[in-house]
Amino acid sequence: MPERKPRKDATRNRAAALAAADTLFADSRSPEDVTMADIADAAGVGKGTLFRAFGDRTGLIRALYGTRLEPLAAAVESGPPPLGPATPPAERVPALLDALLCFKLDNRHLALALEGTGADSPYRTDHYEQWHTLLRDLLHRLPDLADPGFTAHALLAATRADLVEHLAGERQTPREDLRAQLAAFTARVLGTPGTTTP
Amino acid sequence: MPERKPRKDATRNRAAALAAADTLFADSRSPEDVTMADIADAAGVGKGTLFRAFGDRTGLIRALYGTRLEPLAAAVESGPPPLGPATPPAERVPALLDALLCFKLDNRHLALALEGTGADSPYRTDHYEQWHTLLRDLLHRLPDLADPGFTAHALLAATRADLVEHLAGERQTPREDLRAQLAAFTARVLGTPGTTTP
DNA sequence: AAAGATACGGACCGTCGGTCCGCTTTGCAA
DNA sequence: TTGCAAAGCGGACCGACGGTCCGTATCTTT
Repeated sequence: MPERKPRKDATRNRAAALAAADTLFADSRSPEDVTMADIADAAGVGKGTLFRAFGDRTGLIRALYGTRLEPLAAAVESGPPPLGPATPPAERVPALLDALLCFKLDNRHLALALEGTGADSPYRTDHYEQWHTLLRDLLHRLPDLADPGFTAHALLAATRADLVEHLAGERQTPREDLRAQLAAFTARVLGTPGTTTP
Repeated sequence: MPERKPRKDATRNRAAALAAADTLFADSRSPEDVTMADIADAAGVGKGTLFRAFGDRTGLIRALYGTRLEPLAAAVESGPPPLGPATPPAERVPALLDALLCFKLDNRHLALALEGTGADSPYRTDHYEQWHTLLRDLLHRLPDLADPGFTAHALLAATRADLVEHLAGERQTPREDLRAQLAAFTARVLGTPGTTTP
C-alpha cells in the first residue's frame, strides 16, 4: 500500500550526505564541530535536503551509524562462530563485546557523535536495545547469573564511546591492550577463570 | 600573595545562583532545557554575573555538583566504615559504589547535567579522576585482579548517570532493586561469591 | 508532451551560550 | 565621614547553530 519508492535524485543525495558526513566526522576533532551546514556543503546539497531526508541531526547520525554497523550486525545475526548464533553463550558473549569494542575503536568519532547527542539518551536507540536484548538472553542461559538484564547493561557500559575515546584517544592505550583488558573483565564477570589473552 | 578574597555581594550572588540552579535542575525534565538565562532570572541576577562567577555553563554545573557531593566526599576521605579509609578493600569497594549509586539516584538531574555537557568528556572532570584513582588503588590491593585501572573504569561505568536515569526514571526500577543489582554485579567482579542482599 | 507529485536549496527564524561596557557597589584610607 | 579606585553588576548585544518555509526545478507517469 503506501511505501512508494523515493525519487532517484533523493536517493543520490541521501547517499552523498551520508558519505560527506562520514568523512567529516572522521576528520573532525569533536563531533560537535561538524555542523549540518558543513555536511550539506560537503555533500553539494542544500540544508533543507538534509533535514528532509533524515528529520534532524540525530536522525542523520543514527542512519550513518546504522550503515556502518550493518556488516557487524549481519555477522552477528547469521554469521559463522564465534559471532554467529551457533556459538554457545560462554564463548559468544566475549566475542560480541570484543567485536563491539573494535567497532567503536574503528569508528570513534561516529560512536561519540551518536552517544553524545545531548538530550537523547543513548539507551533509547534501537541499536542499543538490540544489543542489550541479545546479550541479556545469552547471559540468561549462563549459570549463576543473578540479573542478566543489569549485567548486560553493565557490560555494554564498559564499551561506551566516551570511555573508549578517553582510553584509546586521550590516554593512548594501544588497541590490543584495551581488547585484553575488556576480555579479562568480561571473563571475570562471566566467571570464566582460565581465559587469558590469545 | 595574590588570592584576594571576593567581595561580599559576589559571594552572595554566587550562592544565589547555585541555589537557583539546583532547584531549576531538580524541577526540569531534562537538564538541557534549563538555560543560563533561566538560572540568572531565578537567582535575581544578571547573566553576566553568572559567567563572571563560573566561567561557563560547565563550570556552573561542576561547582554545583561539587557542592552536593561534598558530604559524601568527606565521608569517604575521613569517615567511619564502611565508607572511610579504615575499611578493607573487599568491603569498601562495594560500599563506595553503592554510595555513588545512591547519590546519583538522589541527584539524577544534576548528574545527568554534568555527564551530558556535550563535548566535555565526563572523564576529564577531577571528580571522576578522584573516584577512579581511589577505586583503582583499592582494587590493586585485591588478589587476582588483572587490570585495576580498567576494572575501576568499568565498575564506575555501571553507575553512569544516563544508565541510572534509564533504569530508575524511565523503566521505573525501584531503588532497592537497582542497589541489589549493582551489589551483585560488583560482588561478581570482585570474586566475592557469598554475598547476597541484606 | 503535459501535468502532477516530489524534492531542491538557501534565505530566514528563534534560541542559546557567551561577551562587552557603561554604571553601581564595596571596601579601603585619609 | 568622605573620597576614590577597583571589583562587580546586568542586560543589550553578538555569532552560531538547528530547524523551517516556500518559490522553483526535477522527476515520473500517462
